[in-house]
Amino acid sequence: MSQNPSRALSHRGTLNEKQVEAVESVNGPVLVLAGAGSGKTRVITHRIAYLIDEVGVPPYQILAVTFTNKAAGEMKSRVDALLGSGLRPSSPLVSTFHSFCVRVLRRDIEALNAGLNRNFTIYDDDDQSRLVRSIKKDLGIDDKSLSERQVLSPISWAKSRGISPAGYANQPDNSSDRTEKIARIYKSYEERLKQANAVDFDDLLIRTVQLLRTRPEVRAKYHERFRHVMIDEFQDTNGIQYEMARLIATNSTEQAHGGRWNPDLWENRSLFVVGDVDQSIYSWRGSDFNIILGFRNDFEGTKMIKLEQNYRSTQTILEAANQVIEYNKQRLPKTLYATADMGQGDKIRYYQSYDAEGEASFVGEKIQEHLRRSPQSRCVVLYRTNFQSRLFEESLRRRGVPYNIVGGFSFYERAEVKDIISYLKLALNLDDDMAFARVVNSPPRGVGKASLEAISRLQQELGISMWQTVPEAARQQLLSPRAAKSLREFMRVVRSLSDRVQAQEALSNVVKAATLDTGYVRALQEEQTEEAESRLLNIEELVTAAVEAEKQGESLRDFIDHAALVADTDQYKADARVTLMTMHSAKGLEFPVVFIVGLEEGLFPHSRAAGSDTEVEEERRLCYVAITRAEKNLYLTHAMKRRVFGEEAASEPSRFLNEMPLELIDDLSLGPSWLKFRNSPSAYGGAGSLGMLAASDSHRSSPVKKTSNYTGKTYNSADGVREFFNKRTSAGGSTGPSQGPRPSRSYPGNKSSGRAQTQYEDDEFKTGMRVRHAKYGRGVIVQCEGVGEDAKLTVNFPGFGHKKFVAKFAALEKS
DNA sequence: TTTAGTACACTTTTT
DNA sequence: GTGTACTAAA
Repeated sequence: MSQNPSRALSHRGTLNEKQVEAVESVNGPVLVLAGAGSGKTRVITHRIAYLIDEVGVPPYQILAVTFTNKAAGEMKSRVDALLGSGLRPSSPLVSTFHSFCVRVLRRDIEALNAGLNRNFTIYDDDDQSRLVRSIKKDLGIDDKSLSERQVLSPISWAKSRGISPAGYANQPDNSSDRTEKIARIYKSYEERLKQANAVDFDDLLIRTVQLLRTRPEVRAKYHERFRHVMIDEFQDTNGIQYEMARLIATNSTEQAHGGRWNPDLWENRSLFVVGDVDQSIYSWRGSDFNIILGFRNDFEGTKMIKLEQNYRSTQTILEAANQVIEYNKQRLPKTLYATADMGQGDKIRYYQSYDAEGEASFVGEKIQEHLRRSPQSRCVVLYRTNFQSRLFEESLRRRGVPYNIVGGFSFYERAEVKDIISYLKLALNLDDDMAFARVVNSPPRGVGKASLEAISRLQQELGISMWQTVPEAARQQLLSPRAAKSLREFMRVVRSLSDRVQAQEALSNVVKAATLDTGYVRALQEEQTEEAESRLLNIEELVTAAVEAEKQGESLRDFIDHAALVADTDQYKADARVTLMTMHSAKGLEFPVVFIVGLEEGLFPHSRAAGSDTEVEEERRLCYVAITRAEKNLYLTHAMKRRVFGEEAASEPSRFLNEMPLELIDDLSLGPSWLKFRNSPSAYGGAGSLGMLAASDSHRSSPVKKTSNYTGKTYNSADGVREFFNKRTSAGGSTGPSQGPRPSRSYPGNKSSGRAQTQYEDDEFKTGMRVRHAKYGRGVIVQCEGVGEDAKLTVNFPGFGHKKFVAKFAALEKS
């Protein structure tokens, strides 16, 4: 059966004993506990190749599930590489849980009789929020303390546990007003989804499990087909995903035991799961690492294999990771062993900066250094929350270092892209209310709030979709003549799009039609602004993506599903020299040089986690994940103060820093840092975190260490420190844009500070005064703090909003 | 109805 | 600092 024995068995030469054992465990339940960097993906990909080439399993019988699209893509290409390019009758299915569900539901959802048909729309985050917003309005719930998020997360919680709206309202311990409101929104939310023939992300999983549980013939179909199910990152599985896997693998609806050991069941069949308890970082999203702990009980006869040999990192990095994770109580003991030839490696480098700008500037400089020394090395900056990315972007841009950023808003989240996609979604499913509401008036065609409210009111009465409501609203003369006319035209265009879809017209043609026939592109062209220009470019990019997808043989349906589920797949470019992303996104990746930034209490561990031990332990696991991404060099940084919501706040070093072994750390901070304090408290004069500010930073590009000048002088208040820096900057110490933290930083794009001196006149700026700015044009001073050249000015520029300046730095002209 | 301007709420982490 | 939601005027 073997098509290429020498290649198929090549893993025996390249994998270690344990890995080989895992690869060759062909049948039955298998649990692989794989530490970070222990070759987990290698094991899965080699096993797929082994099953196909050596055991003779037809590829289509193999299902490999990953947690992210990134991982799925990676695995696919690695499997392809292993299998070679020879033609095969089929390929293994490598997909995320969610896209697997879409696949199943697009085929079989109608068997559920749940009022949904296979043309269902997927509502993403944004759609969900809009829906909740609209429901709150309908129900007259005007509660500011109930944000969309605060409603959606309990709804998701309840849905995933099979709790109905009524059940949610009747929870034993909860009878508050708030719960009652959420229950009402929940109820309406579900109705509106059904009305729109739509499902949310949770539904994808829930409906699939429902289908497999209640429809034996459907279950049998998938059970027969997927004889080898593999799950990566198993520690991140939630109860529903686990049940799905169990149903497919065992064809049994019995809960606790996917099987008492039954040799017949496991003949030519396996359930192969790979995970690491220490890397469980998604419990906030319902994942439960107890599942991995309980796996052996659920599946009698489970073969368990531990991979502890790490191939990724230096001894130093592993020691740090091992020590930090030891602080967790909830875990299985496990130690990562370094590979001898990785060596001890460099020490971990630590840097304490005065503020967040200084941190970013340090990181930018070090990255530049690394790239100069070895242009091929890849660097990554890992932060806890997305909002931290901005400063690093600025710092890199200033240095002309190209970078790649993952997360934040993706291409598919841009308004214009979402608009075009909404047209397409609407063409596919005319009942998609969120798509309808989104595009009915973009470009503006005179269908405003009043018309929409009229439609919405009637819709509630009739209990049908908006699309279906419009003709009735027109009949009842609820619409202004203008709106009615516009709506007729709008519906004609959408219907013609829909016809194109029905007629199976080429994907790229339909997408082009959605940009042109709708008047969307024309409206943007007429705007003649820079912004409209960039939107047009994005739309062009979307059309290109459609052409590309068409070449791949995708249908419009595939294309749209992709947009809903794969929001950031393309964002991570494996060959990018510099990448910025959250620690969460970094799971599964590795980099020669890693910067973990913002190691501050309240930020990391995040303040929301501070209250509970389990949550702090999850943060610590996240820290462990972050550390173990590093192959050779690891940098840890934190800032003594940073702006949160525009307000400055002092911060303390993260507890995780304390948990790392001192002897592995090399302190690069200028002046007395917290680390030196930790080392020998007597060497450190200051009291409290602000006392250290003299350590400063606004670190210099020249290696001259001036810190000795400042030791012994401590600044115990933020003002004192500010004064200190102001003195220094005016003394001409400024050599770079990041020099000297300015109390009120001017806009980053402001390049005029060099000319500031000449622009500044003795006359005072005052509130209400009209000024002109090189970049923003005319504006009005709305706030004026302080006097003279140090005064902080808040200026409102029409079109740009409020900008803050320090009088002497800002090139402001009176006008 | 639209748009411009102002007030304000917001920051975990993601399919 | 930023994006969004509400409001006042065109």
